[in-house]
Amino acid sequence: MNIKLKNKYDARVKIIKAMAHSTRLFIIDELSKKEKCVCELQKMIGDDFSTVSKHLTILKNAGLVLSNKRSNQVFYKIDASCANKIICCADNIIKTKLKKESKIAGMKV
Amino acid sequence: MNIKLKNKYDARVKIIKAMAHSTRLFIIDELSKKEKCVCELQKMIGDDFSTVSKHLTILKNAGLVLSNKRSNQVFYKIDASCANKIICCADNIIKTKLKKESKIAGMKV
DNA sequence: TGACAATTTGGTAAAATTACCATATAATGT
DNA sequence: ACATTATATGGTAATTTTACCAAATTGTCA
Repeated sequence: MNIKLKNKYDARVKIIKAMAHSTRLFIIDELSKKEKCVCELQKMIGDDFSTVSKHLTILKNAGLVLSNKRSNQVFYKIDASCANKIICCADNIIKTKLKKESKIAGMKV
Repeated sequence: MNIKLKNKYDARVKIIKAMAHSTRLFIIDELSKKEKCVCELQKMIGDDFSTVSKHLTILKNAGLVLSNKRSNQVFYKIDASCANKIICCADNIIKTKLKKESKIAGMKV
């Protein structure tokens, strides 16, 4: 594979990897509803503060969220509405697969 | 987080993780163009046969591709057109990020 | 049947990811 | 200046992912 093509895939992988964790998908869902500070997210998630902070850094580096410091709190919000489309696509794939599996289960063998 | 919600995120993560590898994104691109057998993909990718086969298994388990054995070859094709939409969304995020970065770079500091 | 080609599976070492703890940094109030 | 609150960063052990090799499986053909 040539370098240019490799770079294209690496850039895509970076975005997709940033979403490949249940906590980060949860954060995306929550921030899609409304901007939130780290402490709010931490309370909802229950993980260590540092863990939540690191997840947010990964999302930010991928260009999926934006941060905004106000007073001594950092507020995060969704930067890419496309993130929701990705989740929606994933849900469609899940639905399709379930439908297919239930069809097989319901069939007379 | 309650169990039902956790399951929803795990299902999404499974799909997204399946796409979170440059080789697998390459495979999705190639199979989107045209059905291919493992040996064709292996030639293009250059990795060990077993490695390519395992990537294909991951994509198949996620419901992203379908396999079809004909004679002694196994042909794979795209099962979820949605996979391409996910890639397209990732590309949009990349584009947006590049635009933003070039704007910053072009600015007088 | 036996040899060969295509693919999958099992084992394993190396690399990447994750979650916690401890510590550092930044902003606020006293 | 000092204590407090909110967040980020560094270190590290546990887990997961990856890529190769070797071996097993499946189908074809002589």
